Amino acid sequence: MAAATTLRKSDRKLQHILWHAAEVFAEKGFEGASIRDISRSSRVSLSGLYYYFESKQKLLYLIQYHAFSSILEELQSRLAGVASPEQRLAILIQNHLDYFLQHPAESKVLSHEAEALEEPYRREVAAIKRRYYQLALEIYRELAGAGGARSINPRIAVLGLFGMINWVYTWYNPKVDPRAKELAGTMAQMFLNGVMNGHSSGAAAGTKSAASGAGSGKSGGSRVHKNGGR
Amino acid sequence: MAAATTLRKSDRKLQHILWHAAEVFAEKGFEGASIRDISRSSRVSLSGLYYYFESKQKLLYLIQYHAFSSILEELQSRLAGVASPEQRLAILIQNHLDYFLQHPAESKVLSHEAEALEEPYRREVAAIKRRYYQLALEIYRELAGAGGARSINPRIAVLGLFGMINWVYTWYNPKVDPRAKELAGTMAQMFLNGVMNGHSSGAAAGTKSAASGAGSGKSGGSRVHKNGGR
DNA sequence: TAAATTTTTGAACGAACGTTCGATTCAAGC
DNA sequence: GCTTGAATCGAACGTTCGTTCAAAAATTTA
Repeated sequence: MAAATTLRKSDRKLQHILWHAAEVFAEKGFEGASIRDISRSSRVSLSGLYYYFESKQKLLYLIQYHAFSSILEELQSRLAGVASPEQRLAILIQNHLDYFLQHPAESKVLSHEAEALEEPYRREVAAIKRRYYQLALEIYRELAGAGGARSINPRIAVLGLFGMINWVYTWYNPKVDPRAKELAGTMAQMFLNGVMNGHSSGAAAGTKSAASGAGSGKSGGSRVHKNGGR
Repeated sequence: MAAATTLRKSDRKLQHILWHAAEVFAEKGFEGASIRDISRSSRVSLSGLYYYFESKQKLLYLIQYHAFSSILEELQSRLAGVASPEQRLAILIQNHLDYFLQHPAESKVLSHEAEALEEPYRREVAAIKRRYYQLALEIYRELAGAGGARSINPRIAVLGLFGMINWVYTWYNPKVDPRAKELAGTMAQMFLNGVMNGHSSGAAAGTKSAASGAGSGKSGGSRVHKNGGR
């Protein structure tokens, strides 16, 4: 618990910048936010920022890539050993919403600024997104194959589910809305009942709560671009 | 059919500009799009545009207001005379998706640029949005009261439904995805079955297709700001 | 302490932004 | 043909944008 968790000082500062940048992008939108806004928010001088990333686009990429990787990584860890398709889908929903409510700014940047990312970076994030979508589709097909779901277009079912989840950032209000666990339970119930022939409706609400934290155990990784090189 | 449909030449040109502006905003985002982009796309000179609207914000407002009014107006017309909550909800979904797939640019601007609108205009659009939400909530409560829905938080049910629908603009591909009618049928089926105790599952898929066009019969309305206002 | 390396900065670059304005063209009414 | 108002435009305004760079400060290595 000592060697793997070491972060260089510059790595920690990059994280610091990424966090503030996500907040600013979430509040003003990627195009509406200026590097000067991020400089003000993070208390790093304007030119100083460019020591840690090479362009505004790369900054957006780093935020999106990190967020998506965290979600997918944590999901795969939570899915390990669970066989029931109902439970696997419930876990996917729970995991997604856990991250969204724990990292609202990063999540909003992920959902709302997907098109703002330009081409060398865009395909990289799109690739992770595709893996995530394929995983969901797989689970849905197990669900449909095993229990026998209603004759619903799987693509629409899965993308409808993602819509339900991803839209949360536009309306979620911690003062009136339930915590992640209950919210995920409700959505899982809605989706599973909506999509399946009614026979086992108990699996949706109660998820065995496998590792509620969404911490990422990545080591190394972020590197200063000046000398890190291609 | 003659007097009410007359549009002044300047009104038609404003519509022309609004259409191109919606296309540009949809493609590049509100902040990412420049007035010069709209000038290029609409073939109206840069300064010429300001004869028809007074600011970029007002332009965004006009697009959003017009789109939302069309949806709500058409919905109320389609709902007239329909009593069954299931059918009313199916009509809402159908109507929303009809508009979204027939006016993709305006829809995207409506869904994606809600936060880009600033304060005098923002509350006006928010007011229509609230009416729309309340109408959906009303229908949902009729549904829950009458047939007896599962114990699902109504707010989350309705906002989840809106998420499913509003997210469509991020993935819809006319080459592989079904037309509005079938898409709406699938989503209505998912939502109704997901939310209700399974007893009448027939009402979801088949909507009686009441007036498929989403044309607005508004007259007058848009006015050149130079001499029209206070 | 001196040299080498990493980190931070102020000042500036050209480009693009939203908006304005005076002047010009156009279309009716007399 | 002249007048009047609506419609259109080129050129420019002041600001802000993302990014760069040489130099200074801070830190590490020898």
